[in-house]
Amino acid sequence: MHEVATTNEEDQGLAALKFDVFARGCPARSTLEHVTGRWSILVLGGLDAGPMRFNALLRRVEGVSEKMLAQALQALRRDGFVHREVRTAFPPNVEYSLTPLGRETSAKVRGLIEHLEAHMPQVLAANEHYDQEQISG
Amino acid sequence: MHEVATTNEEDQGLAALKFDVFARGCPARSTLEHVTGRWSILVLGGLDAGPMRFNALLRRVEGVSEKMLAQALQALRRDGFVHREVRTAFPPNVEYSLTPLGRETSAKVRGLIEHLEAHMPQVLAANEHYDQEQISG
DNA sequence: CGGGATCCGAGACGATACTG
DNA sequence: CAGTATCGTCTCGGATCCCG
Repeated sequence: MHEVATTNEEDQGLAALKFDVFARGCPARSTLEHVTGRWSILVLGGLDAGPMRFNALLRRVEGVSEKMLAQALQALRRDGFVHREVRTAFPPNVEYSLTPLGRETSAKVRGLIEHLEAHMPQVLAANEHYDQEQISG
Repeated sequence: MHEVATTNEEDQGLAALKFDVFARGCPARSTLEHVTGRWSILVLGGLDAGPMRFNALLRRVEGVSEKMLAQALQALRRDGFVHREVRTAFPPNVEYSLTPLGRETSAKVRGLIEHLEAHMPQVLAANEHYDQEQISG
């Protein structure tokens, strides 16, 4: 089974070798899917701007439904990337923020997002080139 | 050199502002989905090790079906991340490799994957903590 | 070996309605 | 405001067969 109760750095290093996303049942694969899911990745990227409330996120991630946002937030929370803070008041006030691990992860995600955004002209050009080839070929 | 219409930094800045994954119909969003898709991200990470043939990839990305691998490769190829080279011989020999853009992108993806693999103990601990809270709460 | 075509079930997803 | 519950749609994805 998974022996992952580690406190010192040596054990951390050895434990890391046990996780391989390319392997069939590896838990790292599902975690990767939680992070890179259609909406999760945008939630993670969105929270990178700072703590946000539910409806603020709903507006920031255009097109997401309440159901999908709630679902994505739950998965990210379960994996320890997102923190949920409830302030009992009226009207109810719930704030979502990144945990330290969430911030590290979000930084990588944002790096990927910004890299893609910056190279979109190149991607769109590749699209057209590919489509032209399909017609002639 | 395959430059994409931009020589000065002003155009770069303006072009970059045009693509926002958080916006509804932005093409960058679908590109992001192609890259971070369930199998695509593993294909991209797998090809990072070097050029590979179809069945080699099929074995490396454990659990992927022929259909899904072919589909992921097509999308990555259309977006200009992956190059396909056919050698007419018998038996047929087809090799897949990363384009320059693909290598840059794969590096980011790989960084994310390795970061997650390294922190899996922390994630699994968060899972257990979360599940315990659900029972008591 | 490297795929394409087809069928089909499971789950993702969106819209709506309802609750604390 | 911050969700949960329910339902219908529709895409994803696996299994299988087939072809160059």
